[in-house]
Amino acid sequence: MPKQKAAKKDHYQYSDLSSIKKEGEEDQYHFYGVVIDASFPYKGEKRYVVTCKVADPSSVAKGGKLNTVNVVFFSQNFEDLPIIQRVGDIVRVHRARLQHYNDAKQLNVNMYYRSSWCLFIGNDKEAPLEPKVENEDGTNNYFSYTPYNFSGKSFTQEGHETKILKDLKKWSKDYFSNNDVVEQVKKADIETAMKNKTDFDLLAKVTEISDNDQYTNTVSLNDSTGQTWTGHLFKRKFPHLVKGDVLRIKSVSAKEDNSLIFSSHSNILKFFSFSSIHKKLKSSISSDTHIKTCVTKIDKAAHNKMDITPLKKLFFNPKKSEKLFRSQFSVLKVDTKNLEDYVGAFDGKKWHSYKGKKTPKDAELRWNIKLIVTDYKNQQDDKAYMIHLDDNSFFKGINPANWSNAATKKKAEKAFSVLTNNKVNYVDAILERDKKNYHIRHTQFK
DNA sequence: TTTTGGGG
Repeated sequence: MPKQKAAKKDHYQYSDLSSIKKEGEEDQYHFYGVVIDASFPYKGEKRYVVTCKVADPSSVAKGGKLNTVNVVFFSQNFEDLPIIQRVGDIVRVHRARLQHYNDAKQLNVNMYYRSSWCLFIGNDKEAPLEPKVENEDGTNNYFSYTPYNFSGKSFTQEGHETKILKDLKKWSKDYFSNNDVVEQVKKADIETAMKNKTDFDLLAKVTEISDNDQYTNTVSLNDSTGQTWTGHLFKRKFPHLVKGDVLRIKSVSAKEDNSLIFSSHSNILKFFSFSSIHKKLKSSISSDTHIKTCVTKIDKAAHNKMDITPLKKLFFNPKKSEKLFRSQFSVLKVDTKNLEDYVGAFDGKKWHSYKGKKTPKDAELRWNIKLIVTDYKNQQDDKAYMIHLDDNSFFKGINPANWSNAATKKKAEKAFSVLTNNKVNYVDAILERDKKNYHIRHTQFK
């Protein structure tokens, strides 16, 4: 049990968010707010930072719109910052200072000075996500008025705060039931962000979670714009995800194959079940799994037991003692535009372009393809790499020797459209190193 | 004990 000291010296007057106006050295504010949004604690150049948005009944504008207030926590340690992973939880702050940033009201909470925070659950019927305090005796409603997390070793609480919490929860339950609160995500915004390689947000449903190892798992998601995504996550950073959950994913980027890249500030937030946004996402987003399909098969059982090497390692720091490696990647495209050029004539030493008829004697018609790929197993790596495909046994039933045959080309066209459908499919392959190049070997397209 | 970073 944490020590609950009776506040002797200080008496805290909590301000309505809209009443906080005076910006000055000696002005400090205490407030309660309902969390609308939050980043994960991340490291800046000098400080650890959490940014979040809060609201209270005074934040509701005349038309019903919510004027949220930005709260920024600064500290010297990661541990002093709140981990907030649910929209609707309640935060209490002591000794914040007001500062405007880009015309927006911002309350700064300096943990290395004298500020402090407490987190309360926003709904008495739903358990806290990561309580710092255990409800040891299992008392009903233990966390109704007791913070589930707080900065420092103890927290202070006065009698009148029970009413503040009760009123705030009543208001937020009503407001969240009737308003989406969280902004809709536009497909065009995602597209722009992906093009510019900047961050975007998602509203999504978890369709699949699979374990990778002790520390990570892979989630498959369907989002509110009809797209599907995959993400490799640290279990310790996001311990609460369950198949079927609906979520706000704050500030991620993505590769062309719709695999998400999480930064240190990226966060995943849940909603309370009473909120309208929760109900809408639950019913409107499909629960069908679109986990990526592996479109290849490794020929030999022994190769199937090989570890999967990140492409980055192959291209920048390969094990010189090895010739064969195993990697998993999505094919972004084929380097050559025309299907005509997919086959070349190889005379044992060099390639000749295949013109349909005139090929050198003794030359063999072979795939001569460069695949542009991105790592699937290691999604943090957003680089594109080139992998050679020149093994005629890769596509069963499509023989480049019959390249003049229209039916063969038709088959090839179909196979390549599956191979390059990178949002849905990936490749698991054995790669052979030849100097700085890698060639697919001992692998078959299914 | 402070001016950090803030959609990072």
